[in-house]
Amino acid sequence: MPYNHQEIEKKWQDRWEASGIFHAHDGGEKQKFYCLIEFPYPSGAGLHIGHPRSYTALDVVARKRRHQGYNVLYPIGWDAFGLPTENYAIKHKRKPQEVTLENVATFRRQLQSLGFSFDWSREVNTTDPSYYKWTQWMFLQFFKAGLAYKSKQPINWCLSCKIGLANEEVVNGKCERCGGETEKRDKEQWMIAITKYAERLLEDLDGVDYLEKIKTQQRNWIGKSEGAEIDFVLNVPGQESGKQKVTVFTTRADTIFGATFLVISPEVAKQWIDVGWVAPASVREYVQEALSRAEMERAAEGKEKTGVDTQIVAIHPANGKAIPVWVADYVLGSYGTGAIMAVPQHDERDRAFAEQFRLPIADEPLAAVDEVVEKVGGKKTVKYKLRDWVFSRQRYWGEPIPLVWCEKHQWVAVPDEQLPVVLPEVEKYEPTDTGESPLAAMTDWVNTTCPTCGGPARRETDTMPNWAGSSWYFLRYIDAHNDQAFASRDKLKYWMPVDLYNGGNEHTTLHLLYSRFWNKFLFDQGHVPTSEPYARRHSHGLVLASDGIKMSKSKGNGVDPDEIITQYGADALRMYILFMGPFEEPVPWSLNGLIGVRRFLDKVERYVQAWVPSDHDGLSGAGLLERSLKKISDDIESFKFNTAVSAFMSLFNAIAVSHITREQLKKILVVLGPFAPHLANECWEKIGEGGLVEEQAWPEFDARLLVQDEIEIAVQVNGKARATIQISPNADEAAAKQLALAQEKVQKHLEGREIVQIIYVPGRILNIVIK
RNA sequence: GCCGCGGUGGCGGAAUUGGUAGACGCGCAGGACUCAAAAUCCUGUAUGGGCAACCAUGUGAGGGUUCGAUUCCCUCCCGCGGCACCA
Repeated sequence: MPYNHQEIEKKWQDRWEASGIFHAHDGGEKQKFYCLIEFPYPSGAGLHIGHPRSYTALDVVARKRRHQGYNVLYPIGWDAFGLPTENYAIKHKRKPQEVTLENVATFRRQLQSLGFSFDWSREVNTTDPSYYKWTQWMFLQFFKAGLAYKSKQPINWCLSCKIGLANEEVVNGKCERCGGETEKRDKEQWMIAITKYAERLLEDLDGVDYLEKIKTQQRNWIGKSEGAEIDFVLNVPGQESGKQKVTVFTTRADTIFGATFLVISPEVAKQWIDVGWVAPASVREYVQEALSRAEMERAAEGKEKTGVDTQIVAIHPANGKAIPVWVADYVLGSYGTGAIMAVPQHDERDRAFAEQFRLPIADEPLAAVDEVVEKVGGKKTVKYKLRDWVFSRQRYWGEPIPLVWCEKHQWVAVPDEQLPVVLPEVEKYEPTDTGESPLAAMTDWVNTTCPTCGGPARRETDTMPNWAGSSWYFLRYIDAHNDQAFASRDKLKYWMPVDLYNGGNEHTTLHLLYSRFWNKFLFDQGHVPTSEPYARRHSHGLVLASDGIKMSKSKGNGVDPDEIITQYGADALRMYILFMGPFEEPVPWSLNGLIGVRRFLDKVERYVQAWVPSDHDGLSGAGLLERSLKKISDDIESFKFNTAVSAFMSLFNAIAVSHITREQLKKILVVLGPFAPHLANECWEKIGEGGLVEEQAWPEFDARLLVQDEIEIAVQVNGKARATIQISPNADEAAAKQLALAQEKVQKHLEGREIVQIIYVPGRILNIVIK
């Protein structure tokens, strides 16, 4: 008979809640352990089957740490601002606030049904005014420090969402959210100067324990290049010669003798035209056309190069030759100086361009970088690919940006005591084609007075991106109900940094980078105690549909967690999702696999039901149980949850026919606790033990039992396994050799041959080399 | 194109510093129990040959190092993720 999971899971969840055992304490004798999962976006679709993968894994770690005597903080909350909720609200003519509360209630119920050991008393919600008050306050710190600035510049505009997107939110020229077309538009946007932190975001990666691939991806994204800026004097037709110059950026100053022409970006050409350059009509046309299209679009049109001769001539600073200056859109306005020296001999792109427009290609005697830079009066410099963060959205469901525009004083911060600037309820949530947020229509709200002079002023109507609230939520968990500060200094000092953070790979260059930056800024301002927020970062792979492709609503290949939990139980889901494959890899869902794990749990339950206390260890191999539990314990540390589960299965296969003592069974149940906490407690109670499994100490493993006095090693003849021998791992070669040569199977292969050599690795192998 | 990761039975996947390849689970086959089915239990299950003992082959392909290679090196093929005209 399968055990009644519905009954026992509810029972233990109620007991845990009543006991308050998962509440973290802000201080005390115990060592702290802050364990964090990326808080979910409470979508209307309910929990995705992939969520439990991350949450279960860290739940296992959190529970183990409690057993080990740590004061564990494992919190949960809701990243609830964002487009899907807003779109849903628009479609169903409902308030996003209400929809959010409903979705949160569903998520909360679902997460609780999985038995996670979250500290629910610290639950946060980014859309709660008491939360976003501090998001706004932090934005103002950026503003006051000069790191938040408004800038009119081409932004990525999604035609369907009617919203400006950050570069990170545009994938292959399409909107990351809806897949719709994007175009470039000039829009006044709030920007945050993350590029000022580029170097530190890069350098400090050396001091944190992240999976190497995460570090690599962040390094590539930041994209540091060391090079030099070199000036070229220009002769512009119709202007006094030698008056103008252009600065190019190059990482290969050593190739300067191969530079046969210069190329400027359309953006730079536009600036020159704006300050009075009378450019040929062909140039004007080209520039106008190029700038009307997004950079993405320009790049997407393939490697076919386009460009126009500007008729300007530059003087090569090293050899004095006159070389032409072209404008071409393969040079980016947003990187370096927007101008390059073209070295076709060396650079593939320059070569393609030179060949297409029949520009000269010169051999290049290479010179030392330092000499060149000095000789031509250049300047060594460093450039990054990282761009500043586009921080405003023209949508309703986000944190209002707490600034006011006054004609006299320009942008003025809303005073702290007036925070939060509460998101007003509006008639219509629909975004507008004018590019303004729906808040702009709320004239009563928009029109206000200037905090500085009391004169008439207007509120900023853009809202923040949903990366804002998630950039600091780990700080709020530390002191979730504080209304004097986002968190108290003492508590921050106690809990930070986060000891272990797990999340999705898709956030590596978004949330993970933003929140590192945000924390560093707060650190510089003296508000948080550590420069890096996360000491250790892991990531999990996707749970794919059973056909190996991504689960999606449109394909209808998803799995409903509620259904699985109702039918097979939370413990089965928890343990299966850990067992299904390596934690970091994407793995297809398999219902049969889950059923197999459930079978195992039933076996455990039956074993405990039938268990009769034994005063001796009846296991065939001494120390088998200790070694299994030690392996599981170690596997948790290295995130090898799949082999930890298989070790449980092997262990039960071994003890099924044996007697074990009460102490042994208790150890098993404690180690099982983090994986299948409901069943472990039920069994604990069944064998007459009091209290909760969670209150027990993690077992100590007897070092003597971990070492086997006799093991099986293979005997090879010429590298092929022919037999095995039972021998002490410390046995000397003579003993091993004697045993091996006595083996009939070995003798058979040695017959008539000469032994040339014997390789013996104690505890591993004995190889007889013959000829 | 560049960066990163990977390729192992019918399937998901195991395999210490190079040391018996295929743990564990799924699936499948046979058997027990049952009037029967489900559930459960037992046995088998890389491939080829053999009743079997056993023999040979085998971790994407080819080469190399080594007593010994899934593991290390070289060349190549394929898949996944990221970046993508970043000078």
